[in-house]
Amino acid sequence: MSGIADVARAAGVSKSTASRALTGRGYVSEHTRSRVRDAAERLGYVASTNAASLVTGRTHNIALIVPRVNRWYFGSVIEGVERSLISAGFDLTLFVAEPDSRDRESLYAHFLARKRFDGVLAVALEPDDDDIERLRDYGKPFLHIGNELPGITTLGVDNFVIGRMMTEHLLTLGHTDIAFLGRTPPSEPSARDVDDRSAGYLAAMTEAGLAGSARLEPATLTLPDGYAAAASLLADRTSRPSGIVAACDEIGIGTIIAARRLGIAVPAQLSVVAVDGHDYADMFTLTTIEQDPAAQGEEAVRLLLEQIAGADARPVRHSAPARLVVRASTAPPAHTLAAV
Amino acid sequence: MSGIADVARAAGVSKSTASRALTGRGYVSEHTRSRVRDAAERLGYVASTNAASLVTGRTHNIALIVPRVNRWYFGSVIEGVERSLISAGFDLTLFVAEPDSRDRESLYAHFLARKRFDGVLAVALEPDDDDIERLRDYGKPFLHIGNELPGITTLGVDNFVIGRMMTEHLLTLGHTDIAFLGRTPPSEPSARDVDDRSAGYLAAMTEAGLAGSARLEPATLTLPDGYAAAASLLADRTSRPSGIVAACDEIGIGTIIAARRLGIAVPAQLSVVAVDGHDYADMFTLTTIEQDPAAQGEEAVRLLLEQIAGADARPVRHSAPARLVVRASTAPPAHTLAAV
DNA sequence: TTGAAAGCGGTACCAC
DNA sequence: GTGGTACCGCTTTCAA
Repeated sequence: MSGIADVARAAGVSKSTASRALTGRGYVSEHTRSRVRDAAERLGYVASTNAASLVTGRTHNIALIVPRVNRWYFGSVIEGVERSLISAGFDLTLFVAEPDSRDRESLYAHFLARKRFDGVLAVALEPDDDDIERLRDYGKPFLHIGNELPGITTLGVDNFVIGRMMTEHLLTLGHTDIAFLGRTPPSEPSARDVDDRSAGYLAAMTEAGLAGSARLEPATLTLPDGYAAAASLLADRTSRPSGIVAACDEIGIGTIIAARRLGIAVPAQLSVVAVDGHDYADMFTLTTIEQDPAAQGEEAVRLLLEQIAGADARPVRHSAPARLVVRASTAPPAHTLAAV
Repeated sequence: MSGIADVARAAGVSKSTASRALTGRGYVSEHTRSRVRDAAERLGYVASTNAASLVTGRTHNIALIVPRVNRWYFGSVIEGVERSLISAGFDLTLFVAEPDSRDRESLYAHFLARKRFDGVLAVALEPDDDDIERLRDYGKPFLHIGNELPGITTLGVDNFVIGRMMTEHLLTLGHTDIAFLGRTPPSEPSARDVDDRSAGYLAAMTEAGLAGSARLEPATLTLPDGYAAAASLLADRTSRPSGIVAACDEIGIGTIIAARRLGIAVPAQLSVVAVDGHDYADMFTLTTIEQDPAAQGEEAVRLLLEQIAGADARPVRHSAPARLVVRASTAPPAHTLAAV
């Protein structure tokens, strides 16, 4: 394990010259530079980031805070972030902690306080999250992937618009009895993204003069729970809606599976629209509003690195794209067809 | 941002005494210790890990290398690792790189070479992976989560035994026409764990005198691909097996879905057994060999931290538990029932 | 264009 | 039990 002193000696120059040659900061003659480079190569020299950080204050390391790993959305974001970080020469330190959990507390008290990173990326923060202020006050570049948050730079899809788009898709097809499936159950911490989606749904229903028949059914954002919730919602054929707006693809897929098991034909007797663009959506021919969380992760890294490099750091909202992909889980309602 | 010098001054002691009081190494009177602690608290002092690492050589950071994030098994491992790391006061640096990928190369050349960690955890390495030697030669504690590998400490389930258990479960129920679904397709890099599972299947079939009817059908380890492969395998009712051993739960679930769509009753007309203990297994009433990747991650951290603390580092194989959970996707084959 | 020397923020040795 | 001081490995003035 050779240090820069060894490299300098091997190249016949001083430590300072070696440092300049290797980092590219400061004047070094072309000839010297290449000699130093060769020596470094030969010795297998790799700079100690620790030592460098100690003096420069830069760590080439980003902290990423996610509530969970094992969920499609978060996993995709992590992959996107990691990918662009590594190609930028940065390390990724991962923290997993649900908002308001005990882990969260120690995270802020001990880990982030060490400031062993140049910037922070957080995913799916809630507006009332105490941590937001703390993160902002660390004074390091900080960016949120998820909904808009006051005072900080954020990146994400517009969930209100998405809720509305999903609903309007069904309305346009002629549905009038449309339920929203995936409202956060009372037992769970509230989630802003879901709330915004359901708000979009309600707005669209209201505009269509259907406020009276709007209903928000609870379910957590998982396939099994979506399945269970759909199964109980669809069990009673008299109250069954003709269209379901699902809070995410996992719920949408759970709904499709539940419908099949109950002998309800999709889309003939039931239309299902969801949002995400999950890997499984195509297999279940799910009509969905696709977003690209990996791309959001990459874009977030780009923006964060810009800030680290000194770009303007005023809080901005960056809107991530989302587009409707129509598959075979949505169609006009049965009575419409009958009328034709 | 106060340093230890500020703390020392505030407590009226020297830097060395402050350091001893705070780190707990060396003698300090109780009285002094508490005064220093108070001062540190008051000033919001947090030690710079960088500076400490520079002199101690310890970073309190672990590198975790996974091929993917967004798959149930890997995601669960990551969560387990993160959880126990954080409670041990360690940071997690995450690297995502498929074996033999280009990312992999830069990972070793640039990132791991910086040695900014006290140990390395790698998941799902292949035996012919060039990186294994490199990792071992870094001289840092190194542990593999996955199959056994020569010369290094590993932790994981015994996939051969699992393949055999799955098959024997079906054999015991009376099945004789059993296919293995999930052999690695030729287009994919070979995967040792899958190979071991299929080898266990073949061994069990051979022992039962059924080597002639054994077959290995290709599929990647994803639900959509398991679905597609099962759909084509099951389409021809004349050649359809009565039992399927799936290489993982995703494939098993895909198979169940395919069977339902083809109108094949599970388990009456088709038994499906798989392995993993995926979150969705229960919902699909899938009989499976459960393993606990999060627990494996936690255990791996425990072992690694022991090594870092100086424990014996001779390579050992740690076997992770796996147990058969019988649900409603397996039953005696139809002809058996008919005979009763 | 290059080199000497001062420190970044701690820890650890040694003498007191 | 405590303080002085060298030093971890690098970057960065400043002078030559």
